[in-house]
Amino acid sequence: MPFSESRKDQVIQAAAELFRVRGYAATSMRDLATELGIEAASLYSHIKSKEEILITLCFGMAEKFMDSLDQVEKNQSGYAGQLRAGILGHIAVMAENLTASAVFMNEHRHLSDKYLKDFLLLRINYINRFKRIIERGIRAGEFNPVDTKLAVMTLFSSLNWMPHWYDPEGIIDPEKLGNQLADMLIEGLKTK
Amino acid sequence: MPFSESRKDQVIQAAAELFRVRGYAATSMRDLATELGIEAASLYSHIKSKEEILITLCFGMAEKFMDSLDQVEKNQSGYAGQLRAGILGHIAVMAENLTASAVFMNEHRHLSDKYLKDFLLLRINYINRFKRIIERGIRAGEFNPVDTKLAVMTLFSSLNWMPHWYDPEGIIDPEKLGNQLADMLIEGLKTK
DNA sequence: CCTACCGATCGGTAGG
DNA sequence: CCTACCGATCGGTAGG
Repeated sequence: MPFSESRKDQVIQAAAELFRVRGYAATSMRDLATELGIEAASLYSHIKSKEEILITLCFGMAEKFMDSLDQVEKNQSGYAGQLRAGILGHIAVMAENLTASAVFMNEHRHLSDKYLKDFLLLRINYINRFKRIIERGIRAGEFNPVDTKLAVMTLFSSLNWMPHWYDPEGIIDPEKLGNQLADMLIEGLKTK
Repeated sequence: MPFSESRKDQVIQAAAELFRVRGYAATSMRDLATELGIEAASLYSHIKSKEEILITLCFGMAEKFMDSLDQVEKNQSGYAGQLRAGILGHIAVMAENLTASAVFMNEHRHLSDKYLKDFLLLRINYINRFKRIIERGIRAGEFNPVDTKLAVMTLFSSLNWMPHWYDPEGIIDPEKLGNQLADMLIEGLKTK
């Protein structure tokens, strides 16, 4: 049945917005219900638990980020080119899912141990794929021999903080932003 | 009386650690009491409320960051030099107060409206002082004409994410880290 | 999607 | 710093 899950999606979207603004722990199921104009108990005909919403949001975003990087590694050659495309892809995914991205980054720690372990594994894998691009770029003489851990952490710090200040109503579009950010970060790496 | 506040400081330090790991909302006064080996009700002979702890931590760190930047603006000349010294100062304050810094950055949104407003004002002032250094550097021809908002946001993204990954037991010391970070960020700004 | 409700836990107070 | 306790709120269930 088409659109049969749309009410569940609405619940998850409204929850994402509240989780982003107030945080997961400070958002009650009654807050969420009020937002949707129903009673708290009624939420449970759409979702199994509060945590199920968080799981859906965190792992859903993880998948989008992974898919983006898959495309980059398949299509892009040259390490500076791969790094730039990776940055653009990451920003594009975030810009299309600003609210869910903020939850992905700031609220994943509220996952129970079982899910948190898997989540952190996915995240470290993703980061390591970027780190490897930089390492290979250094070995190929395309980048300066910087501290790769520091470089990749600086990269993700810049990327991940974006939901805190990026204004979707603003003039700057995600691709232009991505290129400017890539310029700033890659120019510091490139050999002259 | 010297050290007369040390028990209160212990309470605040233990709270900072819990707030950092679990978040403010997910940390109960009973968690905090257990950590200190006392009953929850006993906490209230040292502090007035849970929020008082958060206020102390957030505004205490704000003051340290401001003091650091005051020193920089007084002693340092040249915009690249001011920017580098500002970055080093910010990192030094963070490295000396890693736990409180994490709370400062991630938990301030749980302040009640009254305090949150003041806090956000302090923060925007601090950021704008860095932005002005970059703007002046551009006008003086010392930096490339980048988007200053983007530049300053990238800068603070990198700085503020540090408590998430910086390992105080690791080999890399704060000053070396600060200089590397400053290199990466300032080289992308400087005119060649 | 609602009414009615549960046991658990929350921040905090009274009084010592 | 403790015992004893408060009213409010939490995530979630039963049954319709």
